[in-house]
Amino acid sequence: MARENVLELVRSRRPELRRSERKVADLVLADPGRVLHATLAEVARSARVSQPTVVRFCGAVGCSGFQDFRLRLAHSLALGTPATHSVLLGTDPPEAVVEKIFDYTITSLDWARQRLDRAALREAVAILEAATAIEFFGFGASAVVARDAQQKFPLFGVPCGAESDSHQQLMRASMLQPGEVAVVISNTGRTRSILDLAAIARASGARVIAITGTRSPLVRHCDVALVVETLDNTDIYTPTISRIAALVVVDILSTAVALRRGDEHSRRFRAMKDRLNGLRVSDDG
Amino acid sequence: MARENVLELVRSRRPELRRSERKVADLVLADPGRVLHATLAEVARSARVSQPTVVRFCGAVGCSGFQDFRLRLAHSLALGTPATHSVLLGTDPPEAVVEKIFDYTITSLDWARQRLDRAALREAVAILEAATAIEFFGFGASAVVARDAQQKFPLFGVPCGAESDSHQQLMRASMLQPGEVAVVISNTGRTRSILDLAAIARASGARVIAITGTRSPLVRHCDVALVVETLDNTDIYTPTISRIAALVVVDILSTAVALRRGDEHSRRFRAMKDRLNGLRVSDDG
DNA sequence: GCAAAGATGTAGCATTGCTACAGGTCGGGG
DNA sequence: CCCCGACCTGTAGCAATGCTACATCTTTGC
Repeated sequence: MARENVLELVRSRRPELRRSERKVADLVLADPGRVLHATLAEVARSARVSQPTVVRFCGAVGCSGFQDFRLRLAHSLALGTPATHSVLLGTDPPEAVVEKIFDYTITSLDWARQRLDRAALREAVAILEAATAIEFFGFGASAVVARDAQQKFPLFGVPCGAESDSHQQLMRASMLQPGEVAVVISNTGRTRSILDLAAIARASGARVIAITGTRSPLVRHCDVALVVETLDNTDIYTPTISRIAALVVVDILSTAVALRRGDEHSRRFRAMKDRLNGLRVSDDG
Repeated sequence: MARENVLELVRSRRPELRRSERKVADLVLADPGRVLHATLAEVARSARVSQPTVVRFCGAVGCSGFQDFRLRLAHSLALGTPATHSVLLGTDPPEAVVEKIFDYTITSLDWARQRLDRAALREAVAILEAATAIEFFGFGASAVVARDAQQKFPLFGVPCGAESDSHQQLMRASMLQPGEVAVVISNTGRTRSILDLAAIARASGARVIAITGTRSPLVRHCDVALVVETLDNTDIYTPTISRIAALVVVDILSTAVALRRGDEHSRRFRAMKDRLNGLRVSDDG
């Protein structure tokens, strides 16, 4: 994997490194920014090892040399430093929380980007494009995503629904017809009710698309599964990145569908946006 | 600005560059990835200029040398290439939409991160920490953010509300009391109803926090304004990044507040998560 | 305790990025 | 029209960097 986050790689490979290489790994993990702007000689000196050891370390984490390693490190650092913020401390001031959560969110989005199945997405777009109506299902945080997706009906171009009441959901799923599409959103993909809804929707003749975080039981009840992987995290306080990644996937789906709807659709869309602007004050209020 | 996106910089500085330096700029903009993995000599050859010209180009865009330029380029590329995706084309296949929207989202988040006012955030956290109840207000896409924030009440640790009906909103705003907090979410900050709600909430004695995209009329009705700037964009089909940035800010607020609530709160939170797991199937279903 | 395998450091080399300087180009004034 | 100065641009050379072959030291298994 060429695009793998090299900082994560260093962390995971650390145990299987040789002793002196581990010194380099520790230095990198402790202060990646310093390593980034240092030369090979400086890194070797700081880690109290020889230069070739540093080079070997680079090779051990899948880089072709020190230069390559530095480039990848710059890449990873730009996306944030997941290694350092995975643990949010009670003593962290709000400023630290800002950095850590932004870092974490951006890194996770990059992670999801790399793992998103393009073929599945292409299929999902085709199904949505042919849909006569779309219903979004989700509970908890995923309900928010479903609501957001429903609000994008101007882009999808067909009636969209997102019931939040579980009885209404059951009714909607049961009444779906061939030609209509159910989009089932669940990060875990193991919530009982959501599995039921997917099965019912499918039995009703609708196509079913899943947006989920893992290759879970849910995918078995679906025509297409969009697996949106995010960074594993055990820290209870770390916000659920999954919903943000799911929102981005919804953005992608709606935009891709809209792009294929052509000029007439685009014209109406523009008119809608203009009317929406009428709800706003021009200057002060 | 040391952390400014160097690709954007190259694009904006291009006109004031000398002729041969412009050749380098064009090469960088045309294929940044290639430049990233090339040596100084290769870049010079590809751009049909001499090596010192490339070095001078690097200086002209604010880098201390070729090495530094390459590192910054890696940084920018990691965040995506905003220059190329700003225009989504009707002919784009879904794969291209994926890349462009991920790029755009990540770049925008980085943008927001750099501009977020840490002092204001610190103030907002202090206000929320002292709150006896929190009500979130928002319309349209911001309503989704409000709903999401409300769902984070276990983190905030006090009763949270997010009415979606505008009459109910008006009632809630009117009935707020000193000690309670209203969080008003509006990307434009110009929606009439939201301005009214902010004014009413304040008149009722509540503290008012705004989450908005620009320094707008809304900030005048608030105690603290969290301005979450995102990349300007005129393309009607480009998804509204603002709500994602707002969600991240909500994550930050809720996490920062939760971190200050201490062990007892943390224990109850954990118990809640465990019960939630009971709603899930263990293996297949 | 010895030998083999492995890990780490030393020394030297090719390449890289950088800079002082020279040649060339363009524009304005005599 | 020609000359002079300012300003680009390229050539040549240098210091330093990253890399590799080899030697030394450490560890491990018998």
